[in-house]
Amino acid sequence: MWLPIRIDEQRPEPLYHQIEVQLRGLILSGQLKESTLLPSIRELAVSLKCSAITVRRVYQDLENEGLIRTRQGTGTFVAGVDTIARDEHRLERATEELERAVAAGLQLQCTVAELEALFQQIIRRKAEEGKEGLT
Amino acid sequence: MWLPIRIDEQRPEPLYHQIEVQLRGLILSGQLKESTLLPSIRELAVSLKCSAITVRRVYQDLENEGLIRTRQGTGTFVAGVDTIARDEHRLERATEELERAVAAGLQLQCTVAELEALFQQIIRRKAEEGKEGLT
DNA sequence: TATAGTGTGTATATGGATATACACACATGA
DNA sequence: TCATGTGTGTATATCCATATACACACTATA
Repeated sequence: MWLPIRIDEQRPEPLYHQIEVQLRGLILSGQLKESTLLPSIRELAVSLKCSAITVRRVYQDLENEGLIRTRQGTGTFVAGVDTIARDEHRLERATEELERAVAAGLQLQCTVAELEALFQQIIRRKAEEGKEGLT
Repeated sequence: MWLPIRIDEQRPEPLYHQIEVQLRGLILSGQLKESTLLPSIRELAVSLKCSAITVRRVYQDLENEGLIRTRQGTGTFVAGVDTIARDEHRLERATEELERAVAAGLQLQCTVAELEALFQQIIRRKAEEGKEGLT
């Protein structure tokens, strides 16, 4: 079992939080369906090059949110997700991230036109990368 | 002396880093000119509702980068900035932030169209807020 | 020109959060 | 049953943020 999660050692944001945000996204966006068996704590730890305890914390937090269900000795599974909650989460999160980026850009004295140009350039490139890089 | 810096207690990112990024931006974007006297450690700490030691760390880091110069008993001043370095920093930082946001949005299964719509909506609103809120 | 007062940056110690390694308990299947 | 894989609990090291006490530089004033 492999998950499309990337962590960035350089960022000052804690590891467990980076992983949480992305795994939560995978579940709420429907890419991980109900009852799917997630990778074991250790397996995911190796894959992400971090410790098992950090992954354990992520699973624990998401279980407290009701997003996953864990059974000792067996493994960790994706729980059912309220269908309505999905689209809300998607747009809320995306809006949050974009707002942060725009605010940072404006504070750096970028003009609206500059930001629009950068955004167009970036989204074109990312979209292309997405089509190719599904290996 | 007041600085347009905002910190978000909710974010898992360390306080000192939030402050560093924004103050570095103010200097490199030219909003704070060479030889400007920055607020004292204590004054800025009160204004940001954090401890003086945290602000001290920010000043120390930025001094190590050569962006500011500090003299005990006197205060902390903005150092000279390579004019060429300014525009590079602005665009690099803005690109970084936008890339992160777009990547997050795509991972959340947002379509390119959705992201473009969100971006337009956000930047219009922020731009309006900026015009008014210069009080 | 002394000197006391105020403002400045600096150093040390404590509490909490983060990340890790290691040893333990449970569940499944040969 | 027992071997292997799973999650779980305890102890340790490091980083983040703070409070407190200290050392230095300017300045008013006698």
